[in-house]
Amino acid sequence: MSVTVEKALQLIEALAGANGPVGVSQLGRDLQINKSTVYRLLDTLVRHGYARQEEDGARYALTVKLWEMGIGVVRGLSLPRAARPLLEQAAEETGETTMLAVVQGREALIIDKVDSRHPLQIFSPLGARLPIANSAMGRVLLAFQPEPVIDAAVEAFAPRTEFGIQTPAQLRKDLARIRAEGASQSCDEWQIGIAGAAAPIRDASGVVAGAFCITGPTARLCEDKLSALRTRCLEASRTISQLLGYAG
Amino acid sequence: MSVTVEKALQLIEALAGANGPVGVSQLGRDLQINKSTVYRLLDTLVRHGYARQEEDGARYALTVKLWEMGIGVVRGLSLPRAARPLLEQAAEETGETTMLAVVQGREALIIDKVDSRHPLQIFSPLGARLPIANSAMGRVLLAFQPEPVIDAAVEAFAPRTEFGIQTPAQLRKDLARIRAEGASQSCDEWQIGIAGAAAPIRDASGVVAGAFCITGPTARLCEDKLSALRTRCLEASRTISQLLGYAG
DNA sequence: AACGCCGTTCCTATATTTGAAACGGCATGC
DNA sequence: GCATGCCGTTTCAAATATAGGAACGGCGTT
Repeated sequence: MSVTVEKALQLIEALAGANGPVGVSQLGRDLQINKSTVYRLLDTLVRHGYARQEEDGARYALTVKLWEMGIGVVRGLSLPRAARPLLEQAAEETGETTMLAVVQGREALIIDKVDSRHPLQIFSPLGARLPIANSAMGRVLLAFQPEPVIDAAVEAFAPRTEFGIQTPAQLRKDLARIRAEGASQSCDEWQIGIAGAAAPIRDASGVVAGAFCITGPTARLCEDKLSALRTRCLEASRTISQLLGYAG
Repeated sequence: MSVTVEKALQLIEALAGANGPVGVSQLGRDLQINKSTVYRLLDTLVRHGYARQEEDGARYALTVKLWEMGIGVVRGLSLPRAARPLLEQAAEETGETTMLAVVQGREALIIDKVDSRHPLQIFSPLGARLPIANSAMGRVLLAFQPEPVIDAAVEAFAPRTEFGIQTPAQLRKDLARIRAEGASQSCDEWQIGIAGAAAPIRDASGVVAGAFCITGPTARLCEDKLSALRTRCLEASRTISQLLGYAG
C-alpha cells in the first residue's frame, strides 16, 4: 500500500466532496495530513491537470479532468452502450423514468437514465446512490451478489419506511424469490411515493453486471401496472444480456 | 512533486485510455514502471475502490468510481447548473444541437449538450474535445484567454480544411473581432459540413468561464441563419452570465 | 518435460517523503 | 499603526516508504 498515493486519493475525494474550493490548511486539518504534504500533493495534482488554484491565489478545486476520464470509463464499458437504446425505448413506451444501475460498494449506482416526461416524476440524478436492500433496483442487484455480500446486507438491513420488507428474514426470502422469478418490484420502500421494477442484466460470462429499472410515482403505478413494468424490465434486460453475449 | 503519485496518475490515465482491462506487466512496459511498483500502486487503487481485478484473476480495470467522482465535480460547478435550462430552451427553439464548453488544456471540452431532433445532426459526445482554433466554439474561448495562451495557439495554428481561417494572422484578427463583437461563428472549418455559432459566458468575477454554442449541418445553416444563431448564443450567454453573478 | 509469461511476494539500498519551522502576504483587531 | 493570526509557500535534515531486482508458483504453449 502506497501511503503517498492514499493521501492523494483522500485529497481528491475531499475536493470532489466539497462543493467549492478548499484551502491547503483546511484540507490538512480535515484529513489530518501535514500542511506541507498537502501542498506538495496538490501541486502534483495541479501539474497534471486534475486540480487548479482559484483566481484568489488561495484555495484549490478539481478541474473537469476527473469528469472527462470518468466519461471515458463508462464509455469503455459495453453495458451502457448496449442498454442505452432499450432505456430510451422503454421510457418512450411506458412514459416512466428508466434507469441503468450497477453495484458500487454496498450501494446501487445509477449510471444512465432516461427521464419520464410527466410533470410528476422521480428525481434521481446520474451518479445517485440507492440503498441496495430497500428498493427493487437495489435488491435485484443484491440477489445475485456473492454469499458474503448478501449476508452482510441482510445483517445490516434496516427498513426505511413502514411499507414493504421490514425484517432481515423477509429480505432473505425476497432475494430468493427474485432469484427464482428473475425480477423484482417495490413500492414506497425507499421513499414514500416512489415505486419501481427491475431485472438483472448478465454479461457474457453469466455474471449479473447491472440492473434495468423502471420507476415512477406510486400514484401512477398500481399493482397491475407495476407488474407489467416488471415484465417490461425482464424483456429489456434479457435483450441487453444477449447483446452482451449472454447465451442463457 | 510526488513521483509516487505521478505514477499512480499515469496508471489511472492508462487504464482510462485503454478500452478494456490491462495486465500488470503490460502497464509496466507501457509506462516504463517496474512491475512490482505497478502492482503495489494498483493494489492501492483497488483497495480504495478505483480499480478492480477482472474475474480472470489477471488484468485490471477502472471501476465507475472515477466517473462517479467526476459527476460530483461538474455538479459542484455552478456553470452547468445555470446553463442547462438555456441549452434546452435554445435547442427547442432553434431545432439545432446546443452545447456548453470549457477550456481544458489546449482544447475546448464539451461538458453538456442537448441534441437536435433532426435526423441529420452533429455527432459530438459529452467529453469530446475540439481544437481551440478551428471552430466557433473553440475560438470564442480562446479569444478571452491570457496573452501567452493566445500566442501559443496562434503560433501552433494549422487549418483543418480549406475553408474559413487559413493563417495565424487571420486567426489573430478574428480573435480581436470576437472580443469586439462578443461572439463568433464558423462554417466547415473543423469538419466539412459542420457550422456553428458561440458566445462567451462570464462568471461573477468577469472571467470567461465557458462558451454557449449552437451547432448544426452546414446544409441547414445558411449565412443568415448562422448569424441569427450567433445572436441567440449571445442572448443565452448573457443570461447565464447574469445568473452566475456577472454584473457587466 | 521445458519454456515463457503471468501476477505476486520478498527484501534492502536508496531516493523520496515527511513535518516542524520559518517566510512573506494579507486581513483583522486592538 | 502596531500586533496578531491565518493563509499559502518554501526550506531542510531525519525518517521511512519506495523502488526494483530476484525469485515463486501457476498456467498455457511448445
